[in-house]
Amino acid sequence: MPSMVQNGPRNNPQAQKPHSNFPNKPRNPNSMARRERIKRQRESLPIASVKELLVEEVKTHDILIIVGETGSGKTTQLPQFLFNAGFCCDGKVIGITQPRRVAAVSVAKRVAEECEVELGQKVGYSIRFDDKTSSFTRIKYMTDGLLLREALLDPYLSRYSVIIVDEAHERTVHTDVLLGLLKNVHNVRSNFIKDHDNMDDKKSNNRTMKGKGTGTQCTSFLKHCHGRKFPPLKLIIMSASLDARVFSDYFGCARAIHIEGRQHHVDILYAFHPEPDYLDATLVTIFQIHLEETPGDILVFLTGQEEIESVERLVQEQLHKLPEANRKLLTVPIFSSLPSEQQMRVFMPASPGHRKVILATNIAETSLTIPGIKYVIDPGFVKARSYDPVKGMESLIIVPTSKAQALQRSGRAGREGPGKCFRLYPECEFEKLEDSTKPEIKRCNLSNVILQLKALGVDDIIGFDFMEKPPRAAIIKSLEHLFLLGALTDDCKLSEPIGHQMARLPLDPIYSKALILASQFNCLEEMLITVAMLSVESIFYAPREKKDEARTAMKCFASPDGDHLTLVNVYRAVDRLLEKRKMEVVNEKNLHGKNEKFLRNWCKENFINGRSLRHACDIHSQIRGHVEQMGLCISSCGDDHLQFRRCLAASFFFNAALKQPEGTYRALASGQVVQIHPSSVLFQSKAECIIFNELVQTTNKYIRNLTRIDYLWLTELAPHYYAMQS
DNA sequence: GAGCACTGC
Repeated sequence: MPSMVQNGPRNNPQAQKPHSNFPNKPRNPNSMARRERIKRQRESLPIASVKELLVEEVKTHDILIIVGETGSGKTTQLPQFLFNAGFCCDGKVIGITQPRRVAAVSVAKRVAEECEVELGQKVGYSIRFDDKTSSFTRIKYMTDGLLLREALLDPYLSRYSVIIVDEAHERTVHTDVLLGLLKNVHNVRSNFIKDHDNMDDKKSNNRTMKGKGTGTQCTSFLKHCHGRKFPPLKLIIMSASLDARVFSDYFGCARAIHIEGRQHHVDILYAFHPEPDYLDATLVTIFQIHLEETPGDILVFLTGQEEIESVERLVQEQLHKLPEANRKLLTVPIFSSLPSEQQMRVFMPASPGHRKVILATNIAETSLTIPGIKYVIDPGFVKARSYDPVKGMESLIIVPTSKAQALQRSGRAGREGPGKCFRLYPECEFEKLEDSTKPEIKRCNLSNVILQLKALGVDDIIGFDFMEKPPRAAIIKSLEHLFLLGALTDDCKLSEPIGHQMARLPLDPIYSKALILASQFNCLEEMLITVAMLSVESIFYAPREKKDEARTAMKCFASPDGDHLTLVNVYRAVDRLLEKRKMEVVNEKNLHGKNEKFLRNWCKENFINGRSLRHACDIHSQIRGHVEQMGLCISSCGDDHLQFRRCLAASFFFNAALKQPEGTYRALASGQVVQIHPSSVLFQSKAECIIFNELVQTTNKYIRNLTRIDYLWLTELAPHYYAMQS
């Protein structure tokens, strides 16, 4: 930990004048007051008092771990400190990665305002479908996935002088892969300099590059520097929790420093005894707070939509049994598949004298911050996704939270003032929890990760220096899978052209393969729509109370062949609708805004999730662009659905299932008995042979997104897989 | 006849 000694202002000859090249915004009294306020806020942040010290640490250490508690200001301030200290000379960029899109956007906006520049000039952000950067951008916020994509085009990340990985403790797959990549890039870039500074140095270890100037080589996977000179990369890993050691160890005992946060005190209260029914305990606690505690809203963490809806019902029932005066309690559900308009309700204050109780999934843990929360109820459970590589099956199972997660949840009560957190389990149970949640990379399908690493030049996946190695079985299974898809050659290299084309597409590898095949089956139009629609959250939204209406609405789009063509039908209906509207209202003002509203209403009437649909449209146009660039032939099979279904069979042959006498299905690859998910249009039809996209274990082993195919197509179209089976 | 935490290219 650094001492908190303050250094005087430095006269740094390297320092650039802040935003000297960029137009300032016009000044008026309002904005003056706002600027004053922002200045005061910045100066009062805990990080402000250690500014010089931090800059000094970055100058003297190439890799730095910063543990900053909530509210320290690290995300917004550190990049500005570094910019002012001259880290952007020669046009170099400071890159800051975030696991989430909204965070990248909102932080960039804030920092642009603090710097008094227009967004996209000195300060910008870049996320998928939305790039607000320019050649002037020096502080660039982005998602970690986007930086990974950038690395495919620029393996040395040569435009960056500093890369800051924020929220590293969340350990998303992207963060973990990025850390491995950055460790390598850092080695290569600093060794390059060392090599030049000390050409006679014979003490080269296995990481030092050999050769001089051009033809430089290194044993890392980044093999060729092409004689270009790269300045060393400064790497800063920022984490919110106290697990600095794992990061420090991974980066060769890197220096770790701690910055105080600014969080109000939260009282943690535990249950005396284990609760056999945590939903019941939740209900009791809600009313206990409502009737006994001072004003302030309640945030309850539940595992899923079903729990949320049932607690909501129970609260309403109980409420009616109370005297009129005690009924001033408002329930607001929030979970990710809820349409945006309904999600917005959590941000609206309750009417005067009322208390709001927000029933939320994990979405409220990190993704969104709800104002006004004073009480948190944490039953201690979460629905977690895991992956069984042998069965090729995902599962969504309710498990206890980790300690870090419990801490994160309780912190939600202390954002605006002192709060209370009710953990519905005894304190001794807390001690038994895992310290942190298992990193995602250890519990997911690795096909995508491996394809990307291969494209980055990593030949030896098992030997790759992951911060935490995924299970060997998962790596091998995914390698096998990629090989079967034709993405890898016999010696496990990326194949040409298929493997390289697949790596270029920002899609699940199996979907990329489907696109490549579709150009041969003359149904690429249909397949583009299909993979875009399969890449988003469920397109159909059926609220419990309008189940029947929703089913009727879905029937208008249903195809007897299965869910894939049903999705195509929905997309085309939207296309036709907008096309027709374009003809009707040529001269209207604000057409875009009106179209938005028109589409929103249409979605509502047809029980379609507008957010998912928009997302699918964005993906569709992005992927279409890629596919055109690759020179694939975009044509439509028209009404010849046979071609399309055969193409699906050729692409998803790995996921085929056969009907069994008793009406269940047997997945051919693993032999497991599975059931059709009731949301499928084929739920009642019981086709003999089907291909599916997902196999997920919840209450049963369900297959989702199906199309009926002819069994004989499998041996015909995927002989390399089925010939050896039969 | 079920129900699906979250994020990302």
